[in-house]
Amino acid sequence: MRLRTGEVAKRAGVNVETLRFYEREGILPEPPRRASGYREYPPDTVELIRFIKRSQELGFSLKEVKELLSLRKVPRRASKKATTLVDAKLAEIDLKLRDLQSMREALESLRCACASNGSSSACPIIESLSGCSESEERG
Amino acid sequence: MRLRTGEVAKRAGVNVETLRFYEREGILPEPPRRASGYREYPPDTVELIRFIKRSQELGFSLKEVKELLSLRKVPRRASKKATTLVDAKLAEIDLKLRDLQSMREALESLRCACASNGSSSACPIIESLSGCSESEERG
DNA sequence: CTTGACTCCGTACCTCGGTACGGACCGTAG
DNA sequence: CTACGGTCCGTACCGAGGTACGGAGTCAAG
Repeated sequence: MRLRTGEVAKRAGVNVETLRFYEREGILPEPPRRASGYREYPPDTVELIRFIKRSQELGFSLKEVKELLSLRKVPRRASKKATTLVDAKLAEIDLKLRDLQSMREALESLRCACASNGSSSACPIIESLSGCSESEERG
Repeated sequence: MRLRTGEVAKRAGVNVETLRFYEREGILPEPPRRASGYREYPPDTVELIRFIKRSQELGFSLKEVKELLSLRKVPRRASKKATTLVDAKLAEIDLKLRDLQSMREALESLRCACASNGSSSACPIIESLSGCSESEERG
């Protein structure tokens, strides 16, 4: 049961043009076509697109998403290169996790401050993410 | 000890023009000026900018960063509105944390697969983020 | 066998988040 | 006082990530 562009787009919550755009960019693989030229997507394309969208919300660029996706198809009993790339992505994710966690705590403590604090002035939010550890040089 | 644009930019690792851009956009407050017109930033501006940059890496837009920053100055014994906004941001962050965590696990399991698995075909990475829970309608 | 919705493709356009440019002014070391 | 680098401002431009347009072909229902 294969899907046409409109159906995929609707299910994944994106614009039809976005599918074409991703295809051009090499993020979505080119799907098979009917004789008429119509694309016929396998249904799991929907999950794929959702993955891409979520990854973007987590601060990954399309280029990075491509890298993440490339990890799917590493030859089992894979090269050291693949494992190294996985490790790099894991490190990136861990950094994000730490930053988010610390932002979360700051926000939480702010919530308490609202209820109980009368006159403090330090700002936990900014302190939460102002450190220098890694993450420099990644624009 | 106040800093000039170049110094702030260097310490925060951004372009001088970016400071002006943030000021125009209302993300950085307008700093005091000398008689000559030169800006004189308080030193903690550097932390502020680092906060902005990190937040962006976590997938927040400048508009969202502005909201986060607005939370700093909620009147202590704050309005319910402020607390509600904090709660909304906390929910957003929690969603990101869950997604990241699940991406992390997928990647981790992939790493193991590299070493031990010979012929599987399911893809944990995409599965990790393809659910529909919330996060729809946030583009 | 027409009608209306869907799809094709190429190209143009849009927003966001900056970056660069250029001409004038400031500040300080020599 | 003169250099030379930093800063001012307005405006123009740029790359990423889409989004829209328009003309032609497709397909299913009536």
